Amino acid sequence: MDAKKVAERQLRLLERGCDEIVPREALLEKLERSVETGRPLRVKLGIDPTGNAVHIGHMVPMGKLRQFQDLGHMAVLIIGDYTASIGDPTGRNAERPPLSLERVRLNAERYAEQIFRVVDGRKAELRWQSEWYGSLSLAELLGLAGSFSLAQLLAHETFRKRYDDGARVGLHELLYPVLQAYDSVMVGADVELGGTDQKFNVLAGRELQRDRGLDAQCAMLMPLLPGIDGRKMSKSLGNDIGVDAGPDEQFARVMAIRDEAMDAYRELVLLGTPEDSAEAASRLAAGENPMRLKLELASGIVERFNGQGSGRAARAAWERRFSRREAPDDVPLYACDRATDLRSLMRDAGLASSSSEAARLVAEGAVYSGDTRLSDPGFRIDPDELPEEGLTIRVGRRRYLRVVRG
RNA sequence: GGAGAGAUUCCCGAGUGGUCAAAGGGGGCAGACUGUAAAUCUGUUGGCUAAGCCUUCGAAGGUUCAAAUCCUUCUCUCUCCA
Repeated sequence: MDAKKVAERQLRLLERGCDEIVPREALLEKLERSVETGRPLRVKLGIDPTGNAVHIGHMVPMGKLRQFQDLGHMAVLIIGDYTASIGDPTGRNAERPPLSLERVRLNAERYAEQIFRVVDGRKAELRWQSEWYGSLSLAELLGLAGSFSLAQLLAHETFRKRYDDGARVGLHELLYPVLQAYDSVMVGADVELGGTDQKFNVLAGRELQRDRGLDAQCAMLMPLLPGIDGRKMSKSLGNDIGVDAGPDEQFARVMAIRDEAMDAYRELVLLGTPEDSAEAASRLAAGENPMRLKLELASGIVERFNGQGSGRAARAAWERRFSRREAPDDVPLYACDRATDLRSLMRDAGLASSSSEAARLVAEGAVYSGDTRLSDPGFRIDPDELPEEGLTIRVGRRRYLRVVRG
């Protein structure tokens, strides 16, 4: 079998859903060499455990990594315990508050569980930056920093813009791309995956490797997955869909994405083929309700992260809740042990962040008990007068609570 | 080290003594509409033991009947010069 042909076939699969491969030719060569020598490519992907949850946007490059693994290549996951404490400046207009290493460690454990729902743990190396940064000397750091120039770093839009706007740019932030680049040197990456916003950082790694006389890695950049509001998916924007959100919540949030984003989700999250996209397009052209397509999409996504059968159950729950507007089966219970008024109860039960907000929601007509809209925030609730089955309170479309005697 | 500018509610940003819980925009939340979404329209967006009270305009003091607004000190940021 011709190595070149095999490599080409691999590349065709791998470049699906990619925004850019820099440079594509070099990747093809690497693949070819790998086929010839039987040495798997080392495919690097860094994660900064800045929060405690991974969203499905993070999983886009993870899915790609899995494809590499399925072709026999080696996944090298870098836990960015040092870079996380800086905070990736990319796309930021302000510094991030520093994160303690301990916090990062905790986050990383949660991340790993979620990531390995997609990535094959048996063909993966999990590396911590602290392996090499924990003992990096100042002399080494200086040498490293000297590999880059200010002008080079200011070419990064995020730095330049903030600098031009007169915003503060911390010196440590300038080091972010440098550290990420050095990771590639340390793990001997052949390919680095990332979102399109990672282009600068990944290319920095390429350059540093070349500087050190190593074979330069290729960059494989994936489009950024839009969140439910159409902007880039991000936890801090609150538009994310958590891998760990639970099937019902995940389903509901996928249903909330914009119609225009469906293609991206199908291709990037479900790794759909061009045929899948064509089929969806023709169904829409035939006048089918986009909601039906979205239901299938949501079902598929839930299955991907929660296992067989979870999609159908989540769909049933969603239809009951949103199409028929019935209360879900598992309405959280709140035990009420003393007489109180509605707004305080809503706050204590977590339906509102403050009693003032609760009062506002009531005034806005968002609060129902059964089919009755509640209009008095001072409405008395006495546990002794509650019906046996409790009192069900609904706030907006989705938040339910059953108040029971407690 | 010197000179100047600045810090306002989730974000941007107006506000130079009372009419300021603070314009306007963004974002969020809610209501209507709908296909769930988008778009559009409307309302809302500090807290509380709620028609009253309390706390907020970088921090701490001060002046005043009254301070986001005036004074003092401090902290932080930016720009230019060195």
